[in-house]
Amino acid sequence: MSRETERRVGNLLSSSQRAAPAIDSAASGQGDRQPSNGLKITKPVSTLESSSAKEKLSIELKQRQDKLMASNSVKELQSFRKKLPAYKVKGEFLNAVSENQVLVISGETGCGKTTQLPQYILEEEIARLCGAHCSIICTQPRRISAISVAARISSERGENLGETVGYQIRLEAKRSDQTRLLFCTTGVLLRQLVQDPDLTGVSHLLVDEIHERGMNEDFLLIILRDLLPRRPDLRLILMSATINANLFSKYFGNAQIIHIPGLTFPVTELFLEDILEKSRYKIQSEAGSFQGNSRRRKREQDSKKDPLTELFEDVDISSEYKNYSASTRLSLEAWSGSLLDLGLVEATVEFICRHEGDGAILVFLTGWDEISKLLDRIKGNKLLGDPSKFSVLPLHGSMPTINQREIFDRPPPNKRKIVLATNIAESSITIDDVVYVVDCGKAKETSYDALNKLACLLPSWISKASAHQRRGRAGRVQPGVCYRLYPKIIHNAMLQYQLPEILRTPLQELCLHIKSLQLGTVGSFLAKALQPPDPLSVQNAIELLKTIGALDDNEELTPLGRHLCTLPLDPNIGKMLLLGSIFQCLNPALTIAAALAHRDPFVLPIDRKNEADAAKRSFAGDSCSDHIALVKAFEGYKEAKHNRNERAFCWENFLSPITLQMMEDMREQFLTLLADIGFVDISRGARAYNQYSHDLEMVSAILCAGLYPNVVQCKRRGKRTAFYTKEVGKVDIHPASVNAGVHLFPLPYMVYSEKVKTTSIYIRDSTNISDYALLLFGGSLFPSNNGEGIEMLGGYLHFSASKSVLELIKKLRAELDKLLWRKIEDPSLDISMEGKGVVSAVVELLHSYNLRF
DNA sequence: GAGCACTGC
Repeated sequence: MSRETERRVGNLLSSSQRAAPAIDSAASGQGDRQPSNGLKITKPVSTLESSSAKEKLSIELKQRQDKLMASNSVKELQSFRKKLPAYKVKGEFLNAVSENQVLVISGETGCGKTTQLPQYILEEEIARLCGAHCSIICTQPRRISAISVAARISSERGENLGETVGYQIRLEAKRSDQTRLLFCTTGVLLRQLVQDPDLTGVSHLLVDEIHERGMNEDFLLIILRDLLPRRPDLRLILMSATINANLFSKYFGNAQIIHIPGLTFPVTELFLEDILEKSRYKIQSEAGSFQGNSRRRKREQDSKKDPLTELFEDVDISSEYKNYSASTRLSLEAWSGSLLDLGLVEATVEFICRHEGDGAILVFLTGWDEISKLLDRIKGNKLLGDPSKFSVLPLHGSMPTINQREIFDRPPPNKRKIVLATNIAESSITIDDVVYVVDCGKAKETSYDALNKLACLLPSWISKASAHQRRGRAGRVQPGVCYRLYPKIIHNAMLQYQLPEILRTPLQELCLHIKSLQLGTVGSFLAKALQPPDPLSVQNAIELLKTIGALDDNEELTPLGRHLCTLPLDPNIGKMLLLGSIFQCLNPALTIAAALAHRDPFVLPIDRKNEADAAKRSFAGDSCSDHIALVKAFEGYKEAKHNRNERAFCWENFLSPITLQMMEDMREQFLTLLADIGFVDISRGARAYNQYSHDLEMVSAILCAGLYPNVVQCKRRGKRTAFYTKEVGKVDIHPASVNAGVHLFPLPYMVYSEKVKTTSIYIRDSTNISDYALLLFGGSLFPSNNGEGIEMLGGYLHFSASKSVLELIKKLRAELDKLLWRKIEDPSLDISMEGKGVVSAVVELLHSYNLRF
């Protein structure tokens, strides 16, 4: 820091001390406020609605239902509905609902449990003149299913969507006062529980797809089990695939189970050994890895193999497969459980095309790389490479093809559709005309390493439940065939179910949610889960919440923590957003929050990835920041939209218009929520909160404030830079980051939003920041042991400077913390007046970086 | 030098 900067910062700081009055903690009270806007799912029992008015409404509902049922179009659909397996249990089901508080339904895809059961309850309630009193909610894990099921039921009833049957998902609802059956995502219901912990007025709650064991669903089940005694009139119906219905029944005190058989076509199953026998494909061993019968030796070379692969390597091929040909046995000897043989996938697809009947082929692969490589192989294949006969389509969450109609459309006659997909096609996307499934048996799966506080994304064997689901994708329109590219022995040894999400993810957001619902201590609450998470994961989450100031030492919510509860965001990102609104960087903070919470708007086309890379880098300019690239891309999109050419803009810049639209809506939601908790006064207009929105140093500082303790040190190693974190040591910049391949950085630190272990430990998106940003907006400062500097992050980061500079920084930091604390306790505080000196001093210091210490 | 999938008043 130059003398001049030191003097100016010092002056600004002392002027602020004069302006700032002493802290008055009694001025608060804001922290207890609950947000008030938004649609309510549950209706408080209104004292105004007289019972006679309700009776009248019930009669009206019945008359209307009777009339609809009599119409021809509905009658036609009725006969279809009666063919569904669910119809056979209708009486038993309704009876069980009236006699039990909790009921578990197990049923296979196609049995009609999702579309019929909620509808039976609705019809029954209306028919017995209880229509006005009933409020049925059915949760779905995915937005798309909430919409499509609600639409399906409305049409079966001959009504418009949003009348008696509606849906509500984040940022989108179709419902009315008449709505008696509402489909919503599990997340929407969880948010609703914050305001209405007893689900007042809800008569029936159906929770669908609980076998998927998503975090939201597992969380909801704990809450519901505690709620049932308080709401003896509430009926709870849990819907699951057949596979583990017993588990849920047990969790709810041996609740009654009703099973519904499925209605899909039979799917023949072939395993690797059968496929090798039929196709005559020869698996080559990995080059030079072993000779003769030394599979064990191969195993010793690689100790990191998974247990299933090891299990197969212990099998004596010659005796186990004595009825198979010698060629098949040799191939099985050479087969590797850890590497996918793309030649085998190609040969299998070719075999189907040569020998099987018509119908689309769906290939399940693990990721982008495999899809891309297989696509290349197929294009080069003599038979399959003919585009007049085969239409080969990649399907991946971040590929632009995701929205193409071609995926769903039936191809013209004499043309076969081949879809190369990740497990997005397992439940999110349904392609009806699939007759053949090729299953590689693996999927990328997140896991959480609590010891190293590290999220991982690694390919692993799928569960039997997933394998079953994949197979089912072949039987939607006619009998199908499932080609499993792994031995039956492996299939038999697969886990029954995938590990529940609650055991595979960091828990900070969940912990915050538990606190906001006042469910007691996090540890004791989570101990009640179907499968409680590792206490170390819980401890990590709580420690993080303490580090960022959301929880105090007693594990109670701080004022900051209470604000963060109202934002549907990861706590770090929520903090970044709050600080952005305080420090006049509202627009970039909103954009970054939306992108990080939803998904990256940059798409990754299979054939133009270098151009896509360049487009992203040009948005970043020389900011050394992926977050700035997001902000600039969004600004460009908004401008293009203003000029009505956003589609072209998105296409040229490799952006997803759907993601950007979603981000736009989410920004609006965040803005409303910020207004609700008093951080933004919408009547003052956007300009009042964006003074520093184009100030790179300020935006970086806000990112630092939010993302801390996600910090890496940039250390010069010759001509390159290496990156180090406190927990895991050396990390790499993710190759998709604008900071990848940059050898030297102007500033000494990076903050990042996500660190994930895949082929290496990568920080996915990063922003280069100065030590001033870190000193002012990072963690608490402590004097060094030797008394000559400042430390942060438990001594991992060390700063040294002249005594006067250190004193000045400490003083400025103390003032800044005081100001922030007051603002967070009382969001109505006008920081532009009260904190003028401190803020100016902060700005001055952040801008002085090029003058160096 | 690499990008499973979801979700939120």
